Amino acid sequence: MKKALRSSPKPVRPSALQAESLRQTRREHAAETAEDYAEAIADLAASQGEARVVDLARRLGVTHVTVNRTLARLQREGLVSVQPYRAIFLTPAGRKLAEECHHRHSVVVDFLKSLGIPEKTAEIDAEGIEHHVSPGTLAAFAKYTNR
Amino acid sequence: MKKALRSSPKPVRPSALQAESLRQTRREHAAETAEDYAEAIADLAASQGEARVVDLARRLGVTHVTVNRTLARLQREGLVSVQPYRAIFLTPAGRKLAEECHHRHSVVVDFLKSLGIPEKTAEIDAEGIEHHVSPGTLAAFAKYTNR
DNA sequence: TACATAATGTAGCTTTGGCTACACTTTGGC
DNA sequence: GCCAAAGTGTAGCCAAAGCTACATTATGTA
Ligand SMILES: [Mn+2]
Ligand SMILES: [Mn+2]
Ligand SMILES: [Mn+2]
Ligand SMILES: [Mn+2]
Repeated sequence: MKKALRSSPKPVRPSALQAESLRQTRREHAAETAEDYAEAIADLAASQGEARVVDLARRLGVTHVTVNRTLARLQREGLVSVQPYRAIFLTPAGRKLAEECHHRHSVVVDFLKSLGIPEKTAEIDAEGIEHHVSPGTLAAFAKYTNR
Repeated sequence: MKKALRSSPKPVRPSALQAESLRQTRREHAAETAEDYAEAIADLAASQGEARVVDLARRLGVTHVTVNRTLARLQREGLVSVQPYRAIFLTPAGRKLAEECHHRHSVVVDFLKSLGIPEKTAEIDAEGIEHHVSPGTLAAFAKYTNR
């Protein structure tokens, strides 16, 4: 029913490509929490010796309740191992994820700084951008930084 | 209680900055749906003459049910005006948002392409990155593209 | 004009990830 | 060794965004 009212000039972007791009973005968002948690846990383990719920909450800018529920999910997914009133540990899979994320984070931050963006802004923007950078784009960023 | 087990060498990143960066990222995610919808509605209005629920669903890669519920929220927030079985219209605020988003999207895509990233990858990555680019970073992207 | 079908709307479910309020456990300092 | 305070856990609330299944409305065509 209802055909195009006028001769649809230029489909600004093909619907199928945009739909696929948005689906990809949503997949990235679903993985994002796990990535930030893994990175934060590894960071804390390195700098404090261990990661506690309260440290994570401070680091991630959420309450300890949110941290607890998210850790339960990450344990279900095999990324962390938690026991009541104990420090939080990454599984091998969690450690691998943390390393990849830390690397990606560094590449993005360094790239933004090499464009002349101030450190603090680079840190803030990178925290969001890092999850949406495909391998090819990451490589292009790294190449530009070390040009 | 529990003090640092060892002499906490280097806090890889200050907790306060990371927490603030993550809060900013979450704020951006909360605004993201509105931005993509506004842009898609404006696009459809321009290319088809009007935006219908079914077109949006195809464009956004979700079911028409999701589109309906999201439109109800966007109407609550004063960005769109919807009436049962009618085309969807942007309010002045919605049009303004759509223009800004369309501009940001173009700048990010052009920037990625100017780094040598293939068009399709640029489109996919931009769909996520665009929501995490601060004004300063956007300006740096634009400047690099037209260097 | 009738009506099959496309479009639209709604009910009700799920997961994620925020929160407050309150309860329980650990632990450092006295 | 006690015990207050810090840390941790849990119950239960909320909103966003996804879905399926089904009901209702509009409309192009026969
Ligand atoms: Mn991040
Ligand atoms: Mn990060
Ligand atoms: Mn987008
Ligand atoms: Mn994002």
